[in-house]
Amino acid sequence: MPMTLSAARAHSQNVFSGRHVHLEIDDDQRGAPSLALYLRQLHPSSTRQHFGRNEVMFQEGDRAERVYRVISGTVRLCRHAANGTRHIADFVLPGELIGFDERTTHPFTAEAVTPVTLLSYARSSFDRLVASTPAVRAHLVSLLTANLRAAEQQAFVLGAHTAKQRVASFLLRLAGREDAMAGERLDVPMSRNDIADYLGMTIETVCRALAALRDENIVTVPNSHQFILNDVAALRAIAVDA
Amino acid sequence: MPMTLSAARAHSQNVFSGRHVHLEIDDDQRGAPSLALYLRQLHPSSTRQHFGRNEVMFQEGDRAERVYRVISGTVRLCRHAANGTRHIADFVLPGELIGFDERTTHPFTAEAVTPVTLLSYARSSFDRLVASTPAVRAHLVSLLTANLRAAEQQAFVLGAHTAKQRVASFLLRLAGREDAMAGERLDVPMSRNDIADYLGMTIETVCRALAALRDENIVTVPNSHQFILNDVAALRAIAVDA
DNA sequence: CGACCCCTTGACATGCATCAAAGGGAGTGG
DNA sequence: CCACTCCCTTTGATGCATGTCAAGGGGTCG
Repeated sequence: MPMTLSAARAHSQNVFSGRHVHLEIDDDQRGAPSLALYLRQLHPSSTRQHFGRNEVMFQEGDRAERVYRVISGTVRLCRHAANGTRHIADFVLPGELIGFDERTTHPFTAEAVTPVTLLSYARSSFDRLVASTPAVRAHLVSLLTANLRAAEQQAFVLGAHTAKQRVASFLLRLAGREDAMAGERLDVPMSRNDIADYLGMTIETVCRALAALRDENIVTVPNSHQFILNDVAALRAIAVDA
Repeated sequence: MPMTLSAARAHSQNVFSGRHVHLEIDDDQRGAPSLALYLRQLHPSSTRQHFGRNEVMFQEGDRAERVYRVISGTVRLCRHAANGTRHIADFVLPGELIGFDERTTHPFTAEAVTPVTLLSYARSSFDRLVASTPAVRAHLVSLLTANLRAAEQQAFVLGAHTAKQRVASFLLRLAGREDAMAGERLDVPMSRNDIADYLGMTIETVCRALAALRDENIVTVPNSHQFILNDVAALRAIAVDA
């Protein structure tokens, strides 16, 4: 999938021309490659939105009236506990959908990690497309299953792994989702704070775990938002099977 | 749903006559109440199995060739990490399905927490039923969504909560799934070890958290497998919003 | 009655959180 | 072009929640 790869790379380097919109056609990383084609049918009634860094797209509990597709940038889905702590359930990368499952209210708040461009569709027209197109239904079930697997995996990592293992898992997962190869620069758009809240630890512990990996030459950190994975095998060994 | 309640109670008291099979018709706690009715169509080709305590029903990685329905008893779905630690992803209670999602291999090992009776259907006939019945599809999507929500919730609990909070969440969830009321005896079929592996902590920490709740008169522990929730509000306050 | 298993409690150890302070890097104004 | 400031990251010092190790208790089954 060379096209997908180049799409990921374009994102890595923050090169977003007006033309990159076309990437959405085939860069869906979780489902089969043609879901985006069906979504194009909704294009006439879709809305394009931009959000600046840390801007809130919708809040936990809001009615889920639209389905969103991330065109560029990174989104975080998070919940805020009563004691003020924040938990990040997932990051959403370009090409992925938000709010496509059948919940009437959003279970998470969605915020822009980086500047974000979204395409959104009214729930009603989206549902009509789903009802009329078996292939779309199949895609959505696949997506739902993939999300379930990811959530189960995340629970596993949070429940049974140490700080270093969690960070290793996180890097491997991010590399997988961005189609980044070993030795390449891996884009890490989220802050240390975001990573900490995603992995259930503190900023400081994230830093220390990264420092440990760096000192072992497993990763190189040219700057705080780009990593190079020198030894993926070692990362996998640390992450065990996550 | 008094019938469902009595089903739960029958389970609580380990009273399983041959007749309780009829309960499966309406006690599905996660989907709409009529999914079991459709499954009855598969009854002729279904298989009934019994498993003793701690017996393995299938292993992580096995091909998913059958769909299971728990008739009685409690099942645990778990993974074993390379370092020997065990993580329990979920417990499956009577009336619930296992292996209905579209994965070719089982992501978890399934073991009997208590003596278990299962009904199972060949994947092929199950898929045929799904393909031919839109209502079943809708039910399964609901189940999938509910499972996703549960997994997200579990990740939240594991990532952002203390030992006491996790135990409180666990008790509330169990009470909710068994339709147990405050003041009633809540059946806790799983061992402290199971609870620990489900909540990402050790047996001892589970015991201490329970002891703390007991000392505050929030729960009473008549015996190690039955609890009485004296103060559900206090439990909720401890669990925050889990 | 004894043996086994699980649960419970205590004493100690440790990984991670917390508190504190010192480095960068990017944008801004001089 | 440099200096300033702000924010994020990194590292160090200390404390606490939970893990680990150990011993005793209670129920169940043979």
